[in-house]
Amino acid sequence: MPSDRTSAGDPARTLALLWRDPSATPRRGPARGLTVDAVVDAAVTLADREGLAAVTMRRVAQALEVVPMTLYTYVPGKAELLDLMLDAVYARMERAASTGRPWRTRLTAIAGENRALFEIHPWSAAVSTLRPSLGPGSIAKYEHELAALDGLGLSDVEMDDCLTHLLSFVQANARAAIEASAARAADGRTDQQWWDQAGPLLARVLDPGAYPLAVRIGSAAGAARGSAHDPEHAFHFGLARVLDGLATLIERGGPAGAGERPPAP
Amino acid sequence: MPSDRTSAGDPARTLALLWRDPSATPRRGPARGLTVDAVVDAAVTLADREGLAAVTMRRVAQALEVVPMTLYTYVPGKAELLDLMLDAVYARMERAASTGRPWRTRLTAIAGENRALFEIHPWSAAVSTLRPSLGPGSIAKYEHELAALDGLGLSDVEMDDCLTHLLSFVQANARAAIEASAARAADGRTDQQWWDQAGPLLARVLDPGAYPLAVRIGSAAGAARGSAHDPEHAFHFGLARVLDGLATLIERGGPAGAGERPPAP
DNA sequence: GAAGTACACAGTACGCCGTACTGAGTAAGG
DNA sequence: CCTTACTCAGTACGGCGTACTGTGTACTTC
Repeated sequence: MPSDRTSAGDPARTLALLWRDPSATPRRGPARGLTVDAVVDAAVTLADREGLAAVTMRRVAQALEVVPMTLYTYVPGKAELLDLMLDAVYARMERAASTGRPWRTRLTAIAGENRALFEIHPWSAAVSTLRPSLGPGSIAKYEHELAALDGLGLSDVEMDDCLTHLLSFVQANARAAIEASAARAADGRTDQQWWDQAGPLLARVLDPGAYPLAVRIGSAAGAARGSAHDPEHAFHFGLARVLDGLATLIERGGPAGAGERPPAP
Repeated sequence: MPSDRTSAGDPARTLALLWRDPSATPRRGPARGLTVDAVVDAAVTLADREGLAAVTMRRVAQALEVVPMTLYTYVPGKAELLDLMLDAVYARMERAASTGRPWRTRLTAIAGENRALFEIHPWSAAVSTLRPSLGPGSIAKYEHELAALDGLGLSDVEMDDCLTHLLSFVQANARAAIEASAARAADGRTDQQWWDQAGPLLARVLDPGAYPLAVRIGSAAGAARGSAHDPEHAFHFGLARVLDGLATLIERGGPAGAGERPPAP
């Protein structure tokens, strides 16, 4: 089984774990040496420090000074552990109230909060959530983020669409940023060094007449940013485009600023 | 080392491989039983049929009726093999000429071509490209896609920004679609069955008063699509938003349709 | 043509992974 | 008190990428 997927097993067991259902903890036998939270915290700390690849059952167990198989009495498997890790960091996200401010400001804040999540916990952008985890953290996050889209005259389904679109952009951007910095870390080379090495080789093999746009735009973009991809710039550029794109939906049927109404009570 | 990363080693060797530099193939010793293309094709076929996780050096070797270590005389390692796989499918993408048509039509075509790529080769959306691969396939792809953005009055850097934004959206959407269908395949349950099982459990643990928006919007969105996430709908919704977002850049300083000029000679 | 060398390919081995299974000891329920 | 349910340790299995070793082949050079 690969290592970075969530939600493999029994939904009932997973939900009970996510919500820390006390009726799901055993009533007999020897006292437990750990808690689910301790396991999750250890895994999160490990992932923060050494990346998702370092989160193996063996390493988490080692951090807790316990034998690997012991973890399986707290958590059904690694997929569920990842579910719990995600929900834990969702729960701890900062959620600034932004009621009363313009919708662009509100959505910019949501984007920023999610971007901050991926900066603090880069691994969380890489986890693939097969089914939504539906833990207390993700529900609270969803509620908070929907509030930023409330009262804009959108239908229920459109609110979900817009939020999905915005978050999907932020996650894609974060993934690109993480991959770029992982590349820098993997080999010692900086982007500059890498290009200095690859550039001349590429020039020898690539016919500039055959790919005029690629050569011109590629080198212009590379020169403007000192590297092949600048996630910081891509974020601000992309967020502006996303908000403009949502604007045509939100401000339809009226001049800029229309459609804004007080949120439902 | 994890399994789904590209570009680990020497850029010179990788570039020579990508461009099939004949001076890089050995001149002495016994005749080679395989070719780089044969190895790459076997890997792509395997990935298409059984997913990226099935692409192991052992499985690829098995498909070629060869011992695993033999592959290492064709390819420095698995990361480079993934680079070659990506470039190969890029090279084979359909590239419909769309000069002369409106920019929205052109960009919709680009999005569609990339979406088709991810449908035919779902694994290609999951590969994380640490550095751009710069093979003949990806350069040709880049050139073709830039052509769709040429003549719109964008600066060189803006052309790259817009393309990155568009492709990033398509890839994010494809990843979501693939994850959703992987979830369906992983356990036998359909989305409906999963919700039938998880829904009541969630209702028991979740206070609807505490999360009014989440409950209302979540169930509205779920009901509208018969599942938690409908990638088909998200694609059309998202693409419309992306194009609207790019429009404010492309059509700035004039009415709709302005900014369009014939491409540079 | 002989010698030397560069190479292809097979095989074995190492250190990782997730986790199934076994067995010993412990604390609560009846 | 005894039975039962549990925790935790240990071992083991089948997978992974790939380093290393050995054998035989075909080209290059003399």
